Amino acid sequence: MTTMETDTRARDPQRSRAAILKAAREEFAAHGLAGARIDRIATRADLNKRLIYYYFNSKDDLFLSVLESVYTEIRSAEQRLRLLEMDPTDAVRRLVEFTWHYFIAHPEFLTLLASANLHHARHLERSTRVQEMNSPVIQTLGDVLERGRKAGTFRGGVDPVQLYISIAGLAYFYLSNKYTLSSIFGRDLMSPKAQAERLGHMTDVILGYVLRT
Amino acid sequence: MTTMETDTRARDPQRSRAAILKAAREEFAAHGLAGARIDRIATRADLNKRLIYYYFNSKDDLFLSVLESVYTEIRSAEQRLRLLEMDPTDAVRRLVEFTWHYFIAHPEFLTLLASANLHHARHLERSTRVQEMNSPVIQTLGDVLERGRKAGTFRGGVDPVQLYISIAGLAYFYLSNKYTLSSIFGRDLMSPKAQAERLGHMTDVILGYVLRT
Amino acid sequence: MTTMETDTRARDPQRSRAAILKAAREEFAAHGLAGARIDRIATRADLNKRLIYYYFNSKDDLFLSVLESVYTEIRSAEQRLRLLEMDPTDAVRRLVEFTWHYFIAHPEFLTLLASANLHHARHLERSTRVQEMNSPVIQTLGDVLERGRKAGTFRGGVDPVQLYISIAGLAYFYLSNKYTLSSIFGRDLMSPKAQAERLGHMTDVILGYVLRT
Amino acid sequence: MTTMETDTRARDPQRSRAAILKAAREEFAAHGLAGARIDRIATRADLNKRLIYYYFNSKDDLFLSVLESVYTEIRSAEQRLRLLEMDPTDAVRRLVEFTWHYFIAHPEFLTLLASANLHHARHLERSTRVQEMNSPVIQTLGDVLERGRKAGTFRGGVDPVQLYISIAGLAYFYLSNKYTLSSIFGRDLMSPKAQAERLGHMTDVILGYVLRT
DNA sequence: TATGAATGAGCTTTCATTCAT
DNA sequence: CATGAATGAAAGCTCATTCAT
Repeated sequence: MTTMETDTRARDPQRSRAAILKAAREEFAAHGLAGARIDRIATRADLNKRLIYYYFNSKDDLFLSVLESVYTEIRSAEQRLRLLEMDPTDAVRRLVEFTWHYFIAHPEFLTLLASANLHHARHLERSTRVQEMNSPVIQTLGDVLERGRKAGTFRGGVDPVQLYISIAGLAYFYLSNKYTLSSIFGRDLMSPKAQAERLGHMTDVILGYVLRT
Repeated sequence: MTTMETDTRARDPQRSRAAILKAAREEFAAHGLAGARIDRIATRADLNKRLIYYYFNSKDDLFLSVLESVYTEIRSAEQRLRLLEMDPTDAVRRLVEFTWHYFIAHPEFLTLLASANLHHARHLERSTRVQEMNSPVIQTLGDVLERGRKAGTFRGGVDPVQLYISIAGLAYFYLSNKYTLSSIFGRDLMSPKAQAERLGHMTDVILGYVLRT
Repeated sequence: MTTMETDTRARDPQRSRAAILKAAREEFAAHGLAGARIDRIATRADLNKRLIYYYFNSKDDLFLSVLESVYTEIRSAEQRLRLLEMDPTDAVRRLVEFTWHYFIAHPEFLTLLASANLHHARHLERSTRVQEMNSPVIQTLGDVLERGRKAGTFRGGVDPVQLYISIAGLAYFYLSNKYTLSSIFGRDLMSPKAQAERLGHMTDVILGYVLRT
Repeated sequence: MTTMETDTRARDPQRSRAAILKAAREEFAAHGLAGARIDRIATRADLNKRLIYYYFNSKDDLFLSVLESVYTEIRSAEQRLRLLEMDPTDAVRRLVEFTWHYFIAHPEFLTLLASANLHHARHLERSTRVQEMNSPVIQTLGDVLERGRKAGTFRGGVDPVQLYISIAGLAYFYLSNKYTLSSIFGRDLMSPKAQAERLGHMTDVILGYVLRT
């Protein structure tokens, strides 16, 4: 009779862990590591504060777990791009578009990255998981560049790491500093039109660089 | 005989204010707004903690003052570039190099910018000073682009704001995320060689975009 | 064996709350709202300071809770008087005596009342509990006065609110200003003889007023 | 040419002292001793904070000076009443009215009195001035009561100190607790009508007591 | 697994007071 | 007489964390 959930509030470890992680991601993204509050995370997750320590040990460890989950997600999204099956020019354009849209859809990623770097990535250093993920996208991008070069459409000597960082940088600076930039330039940088223009500009810049003239 | 400083430990308001501002800039840059400690700022400035409130009223107001001072500095450095007197291509190259070297020489600027944006630039909104500085570099850059276009060396239709953001973004992402990037790519991004390569790459990307093919 | 308090130092929320409330009453009574110290309240209650905020949120809220508890007590004492069952003259005399002895036994009440009024009763305004208690003693006193008038012993037209305030006022001024009054008149106002004389005087004044001549 | 006030902001010690005293009276009356702020007193007086210490030595001493000035004023007002020249019944009525109106016109007196007593009148104990003023009104009131008794209109055995305290108490409790009383009784105690009623009631109570029946 | 109660250390801010001129 | 600059002590309050069940 009493078997199975007697309580609507489930004793479901998986779910509790996930709820904490989700709440923590939002909280860290919104306030940074130092500004985040364990209390607010517990409230957001609708769980007791003590559970956070039960599952994640400390605020710092929780932060690391959030970083790992966020990296795992972006890496897996990158791998779904299937750049290897595309024409090189299309593949580069696709990567620019993906980066742009991913950053817009996942604004937490940007602030979490900033937080991680503010702390000199000391959290990541402790993580084996993140190191292992080691961005296979770089290899993929290298392959795309090589194919383009062989086909005569791309210039040679392009370092895929540099290019990858540049693509991200063009999107990242615009989006992560949109508040100060809007304030200084007196422009709404996030209107649909402005977004389209930025993506167009980014594509022009990157293709202007890789394409042989 | 009684002329001039009789005591090095000043009853010198100018100096006290400046000492606090300098210490605060370092502290906010190193720890973010939430992570910064008023006590440490006082210690760094070698002044009584109470004096910080005497001069700056609150932690938030102090943070705003730091932002203002930081913006004032970069704007005045930009104005010393004299881009208007240069050949367009040289001017663009000069701006890329300046941005790169300025960010390296002033790493606080990067983290302070991130902090300001984490707080949705609510500090800057309150500042009339920053709004007024409104980046005259944009006008200058617009002028350079126009001169290049007229001379037939630059492509047309380039938005100086987009270009300015792109130049900054190429440097910013690399430098402000150097810890996570180094960790992920397993490369030292700050070796002299790596630095030179990055600047070369940035210049290629930007010139590859603006130069007519 | 394991039943009942295993530890005197309680993990007993009821007790903790009550201990804080008691200590706070003493502290606020002795020093006023501004002069009261949260630290001293914690020490008096032999509890961690943080717990005060855990249960009462802020110094102001704690003060309100103290006021509420103090009002609840005096109202419940008033209701135990059973004035309705007494001869009108005895009832009035009883109320005068009760007021006098209650103020002497609960000197905190007087200073807390003064503090509440110094702050323009802004705390009470936020309290629904106090408003509701609305002094049923007034209705009782009105009934007593009416019975006395009908019996021909009391004068008519006496407002029970005015009378209630007068009875309290005769005791309150004497007791709450006993220090300055003693200093100015050079008399010990709190000797047993002085106390008896004051109560006699008060009774004479009030009965001299209500009794028909 | 340069003799006499060269500066509009007068170096006028008398005036400065008086300005501080006035500002302090308001501040202490509004916030109590602990709640009063030296800074606000300086601002109210439009003078430098340091001057307060120059003239009054400390916050406590300033509070004492305020008490002394307040007592001096009420004593001198009492002496202008000329009760000795009046018919006894008129004199008592006059004293009731005076007390009522004085308390209404000088609300600071009430809160300052409460503050002084909260601190167990330790300030007054140090004051020789206040002791000396020793309320000559008591002697006057004794004389009035004696004349009434001899004329057959007043009852005998009335202690002038008790009566004086009672008169003050009837007014004081009503006025100094008007905020809590209004809140509890849901009545505006300070409307012109309510004021007139209270004075009528007070006069009835006091005369009902002293007049022979 | 889950939770309410409890805590020590430390945070920003305030305050009366003093220094130096 | 008058003032701006400076300070030590402490205040209210917060925070990550642990205890006890």
